[in-house]
Amino acid sequence: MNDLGGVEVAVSPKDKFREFLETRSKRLTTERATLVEEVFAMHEHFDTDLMVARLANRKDGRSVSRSTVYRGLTELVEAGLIRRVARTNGREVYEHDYGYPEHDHLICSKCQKMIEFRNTEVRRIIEAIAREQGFQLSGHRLEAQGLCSDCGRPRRHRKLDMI
Amino acid sequence: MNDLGGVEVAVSPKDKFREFLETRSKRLTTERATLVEEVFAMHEHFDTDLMVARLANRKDGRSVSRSTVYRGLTELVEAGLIRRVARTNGREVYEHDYGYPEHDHLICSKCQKMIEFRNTEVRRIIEAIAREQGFQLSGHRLEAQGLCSDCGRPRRHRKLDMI
DNA sequence: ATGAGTGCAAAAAGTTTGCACCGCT
DNA sequence: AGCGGTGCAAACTTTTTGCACTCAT
Repeated sequence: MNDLGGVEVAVSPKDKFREFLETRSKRLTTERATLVEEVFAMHEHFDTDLMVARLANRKDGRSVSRSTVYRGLTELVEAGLIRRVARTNGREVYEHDYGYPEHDHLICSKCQKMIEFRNTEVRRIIEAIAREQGFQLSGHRLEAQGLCSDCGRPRRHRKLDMI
Repeated sequence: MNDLGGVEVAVSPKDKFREFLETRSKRLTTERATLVEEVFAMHEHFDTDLMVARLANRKDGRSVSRSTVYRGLTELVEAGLIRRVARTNGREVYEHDYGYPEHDHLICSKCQKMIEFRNTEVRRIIEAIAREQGFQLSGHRLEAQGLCSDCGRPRRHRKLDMI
C-alpha cells in the first residue's frame, strides 16, 4: 500500500505506469522510472521546466533529458497518472491525478497562486450534462480566475510604481 | 439596441471598447475598430489565426496586421468583450463575453468540437467557494473533456488506418 | 510637437521531431 | 536481428517585442 498524500492506493504509480506502457508495447525504462519517481516524490504542482531541473539535481545522477521528460509527461497524462490542470505563464501545469482526490482550482491572476478546492457537486453537474449530450466524459478542468485574499486586499501603504 | 445572438445590449461592442480604451488613454483606431467589428460579426469560437485570415479577406481591404490582432485581442479580453475559453491545438480559443450568456464547454478530444452548455449552478458553487476563501472572483473557465456523441459511438464500419 | 499606434521582421518561449546511436527496465 | 528508447540539436508554433515610421478615431 502506498500513501499518496491522503489516499491509499494498492498499486504504485510506477507499476501503474508499467501496466499502461505494456498495453502500448512500450518499456518501463530507467528514464521513465526515474521520471515517475520524481513526479510522485513531489506533492505540488509542477511544470516541465521544474521537473527537468529536479531531475538534473538528483544525487544519484540519474538524469533525464528534456525531450524524454516531455515525452514521458505526455505518457503519464495518457496513463491517467497526472493531469494538466492549468496554464500559467504560458506553461502547462501538471499535478497528480492518480491517488489524489478530484478537485479544482482558484488561480490568482496576480501572483499565480493556485488554491485547490474540492466539490463533488461540480462533477455531478458535468456528468449529468455529458449524459444529456451523449458525451463520453473523461475529465474536466475548472479554473476560476480572480485575486487571492493577499492580492485582492486593498493596501494602504501601496508602493509607488515609479521611481 | 444591438442583438448579439440572443441577448440585447444597449451599448455596441465598439462603443464599449472605446470606453475601455479611454480609461487607458488609448484610441479606437481604424485597426481596432475593424477588429471589434470582425470579432462580433462572427458568432463562433475563433483563434488568432482565423481572425487574421478573416481580416485579410475583407472586401473593403481594411486589413490588420498579425501583431495588431494579437495586441487587440488582449485588449478585448481586458475590456471584458471576449474571453479565452479553451486551448485547442496549442492555440488559445476565444469567444464573445459581452452580450452573451455565461456558459461552459464540453470539448471532444478527438474532433475538437466544442459543445456549449449553460448551468447557473456551477457559477453559484464557484462563487460560494471564492467567498469562503476571500478570493475576488473575476471569471472562470470550465472545460470538460471526452468524446462527443459522434466520436464516441463505436463504429462497425471502421476504416483501416493503413493503406 | 506629441504621444499613441502600426507593421515588419526578429526574438522569445515552449514544445516537437529527425536522426544516429544504444541496448535490452 | 529487432524494436523501442534516448539525447542532441534543429525545427516548429504561437506569441511577444524592438524599432522606425506614421498619424491624429
